[in-house]
Amino acid sequence: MFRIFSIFGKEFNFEAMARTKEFNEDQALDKAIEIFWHKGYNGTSAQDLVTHLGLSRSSLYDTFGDKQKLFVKSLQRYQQQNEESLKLLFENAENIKTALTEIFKQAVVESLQDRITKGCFMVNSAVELAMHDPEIGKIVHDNQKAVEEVFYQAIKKGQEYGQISDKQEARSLARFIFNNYSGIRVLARAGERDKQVYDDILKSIFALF
Amino acid sequence: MFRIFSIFGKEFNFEAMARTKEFNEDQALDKAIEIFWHKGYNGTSAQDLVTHLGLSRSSLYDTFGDKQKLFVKSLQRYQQQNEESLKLLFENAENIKTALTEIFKQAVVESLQDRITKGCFMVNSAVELAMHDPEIGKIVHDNQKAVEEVFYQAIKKGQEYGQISDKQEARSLARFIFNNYSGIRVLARAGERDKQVYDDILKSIFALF
DNA sequence: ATAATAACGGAACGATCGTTCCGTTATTAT
DNA sequence: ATAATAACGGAACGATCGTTCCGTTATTAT
Repeated sequence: MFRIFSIFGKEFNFEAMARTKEFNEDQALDKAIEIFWHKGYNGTSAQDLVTHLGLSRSSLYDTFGDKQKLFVKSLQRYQQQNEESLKLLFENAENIKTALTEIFKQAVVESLQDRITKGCFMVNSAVELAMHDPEIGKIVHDNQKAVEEVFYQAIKKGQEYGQISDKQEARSLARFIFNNYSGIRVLARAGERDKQVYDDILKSIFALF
Repeated sequence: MFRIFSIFGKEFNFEAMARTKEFNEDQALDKAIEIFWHKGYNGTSAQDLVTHLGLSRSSLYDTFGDKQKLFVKSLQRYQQQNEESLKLLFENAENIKTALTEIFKQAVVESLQDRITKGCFMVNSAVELAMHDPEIGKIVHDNQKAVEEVFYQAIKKGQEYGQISDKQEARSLARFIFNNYSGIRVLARAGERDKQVYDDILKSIFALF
């Protein structure tokens, strides 16, 4: 980007500008999330990425390094977006128990309407890659801890406000909620389209609160 | 296999035998289950199969057709074995609630001791392939219904015997149990090794019974 | 011993994989 | 207008993929 010429003791700070990128990196990442989410890491080819992101192979590799690095960036972006929206949801909620049920109802709606059932990108990646790629394993594990913590703080607050029964420990409930959320995403990914199945699960979960 | 010669009106029924297989087909399938379970479908190469099953490429293709057919056979075998052992467990159980907790405790033990965390072959396949391969999608869905039914019958029996609270519908509880079982298998696949996490989940689940 | 043939070992196939390379294009400070 | 250079398009790379092919081997009824 910069070149410094030193001639006769005088320095010339010369900067040359080059062609600008014709695409937005974050938009490209969002498209990468879409296709990795749908097809998985091993199921997505370099050609799939070129076609779906709409950039050339060279631009793709110049910008993101390689397929694995692009995947990692995509998963990290997905993680941040999800954690953020989860936090926001609880922050703006008047009633924690209602907020919790809303999260699950929303997951059910998504599971039923998804034409191409994608489930959850994080769950899919955990199953496919967590144990084979340490870097992704760490993202998955960190996400688990982070989401558990969001649930935990919310539930603890709910118990203090008397919105959630305190017969169960908040930590235990948070982990339980996380577990059922994973389960539902697997069910969706497996193609379950019977609303009654999801509703039955939700009924049992919230009998505990 | 058979050739019938008809010479001068007289029939000769000639049968020739050939070399016998040097491997047991079911044992080969068990090895295929192992490697597909560990690495997934797309993560397992033909070379992996040749190496791990210990047969030549030609024997592999002569016997099982192709990679997809071998995978389907492996998954079906796994399904049958699991459904069978689940049924047996409930049949021999004196107390249904105890049997249910045993199933989960066993899953936790497996999750913690697995050196190479494999999770559940059915859950892994559901996430990786159910929506991309209709044949596998059907196996996954049929398994879900079958296992749910085993849980349902067991829980109903448990409620009749007064071993399980009947505040919750048996159908609802069966689906709930299935969901948590999936969730725990994902957690294991994600590499969770903290026993407390699993125990917290189990504690919440069985607070409902 | 012979004939028939499936099982076997392993080389070879075309297709596709992820990645690199290279000539061209677009951009901007000079 | 020129110089510098990153972005671009797309051909090309070696490696690996799943699968097929073929000559050899082992088996058994005859």
